[in-house]
Amino acid sequence: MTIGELSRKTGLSASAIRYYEKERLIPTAPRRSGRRVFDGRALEQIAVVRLARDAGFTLAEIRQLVSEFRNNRWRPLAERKLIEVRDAALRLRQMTRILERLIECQCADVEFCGRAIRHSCRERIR
Amino acid sequence: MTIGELSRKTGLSASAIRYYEKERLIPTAPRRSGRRVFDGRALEQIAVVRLARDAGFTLAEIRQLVSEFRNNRWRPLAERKLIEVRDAALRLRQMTRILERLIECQCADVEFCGRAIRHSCRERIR
DNA sequence: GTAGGAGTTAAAGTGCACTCGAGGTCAAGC
DNA sequence: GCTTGACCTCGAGTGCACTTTAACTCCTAC
Repeated sequence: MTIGELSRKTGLSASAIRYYEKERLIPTAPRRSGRRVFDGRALEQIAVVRLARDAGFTLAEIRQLVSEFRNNRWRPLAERKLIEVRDAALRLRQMTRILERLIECQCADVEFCGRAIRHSCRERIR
Repeated sequence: MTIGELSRKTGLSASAIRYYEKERLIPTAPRRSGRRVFDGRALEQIAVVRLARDAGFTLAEIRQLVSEFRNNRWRPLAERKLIEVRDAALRLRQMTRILERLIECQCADVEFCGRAIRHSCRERIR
C-alpha cells in the first residue's frame, strides 16, 4: 500500500502520516526505492492513534502508550487516563443535556433559558 | 470582586480572564481606577465558557454562541454542535471501555490484548 | 526522452489558546 | 514618602498538531 492509498483509507493526510512516523507514533515503514510501503497493520496502528487522540491523549502520551506497551509500564498511564476520560465523558453528557434543553425549549423568553443554563454551568464550579 | 479573586474562584488564570475579555467571550468588565471589577455573573459567564470549551467548542464558536444568544441565530449552531458532542461522547465511551479492558486484563499475553484492542479500533474505520 | 503524477526530505509556517515579560499605575501600610 | 503587591496594557513567545513549501526523485505512458 502506498502512502496515498493509506491516506484515502484512513482519512488522514499523507503529511500527517509522515509526521506520525517521524514522531514514532507508528513504526517506520520499509521503503521500496525510497517510498514507504504499508501493509494492513498500518490501518490498525493509525486507528489506535486516532481513537486515543479522540479520547484526549496528546501525541506525547500516545507515543508513551504505544512504546511502553510491551513492558508493563503503560498501566499507570492508562489508569490515570481512564479517570480523565471518564471525567471528560461526564462533561460531554452535561453539555449534551444542555444543548438538548436549549434546542428543544420553545420558550419565547430566551433570557429564562439563559439563566437556567448559566445556573447549570455554575453548579459545576461550586 | 478583583481579577485575582475571580481567578481563584474559577481556577482560570488572570491572564486567561483578560484574554477572554479581549476576545469578547465575556463582557468587558467595568473599571475602578483602571482595574476590573467583577460581580457574581462573571462566575456564571466563565463557567459557561469553560463548559462549552470542555464540550469541544472552539473559542470562536463560543463567541458566536454567546453573542448570538439574544437573537435566535444560535439555534443552528447548537444543533450542529449537538451532533458533534454526541459523537465525541460515543468515542469517549469506546475509549473508556478499551482502557477498562486493558487495565482489568490480567493476561500474561500482552500481545493478545494488543490484538484485541487494535481490532476494536479498526472496527471504527471500516 | 519527456511530461505528469505521486512520492521523498527538511525546514518553515499556521492556528489555537493561552502565557510571559517589560514597563508602568495605584492604594495600603509602615 | 516609600515599599509592596496586585493590577494594567501591549506585544512577543509557547506548545501542540499538523500543513505548506521548496527542491528533489522515481515510475508510467505517450
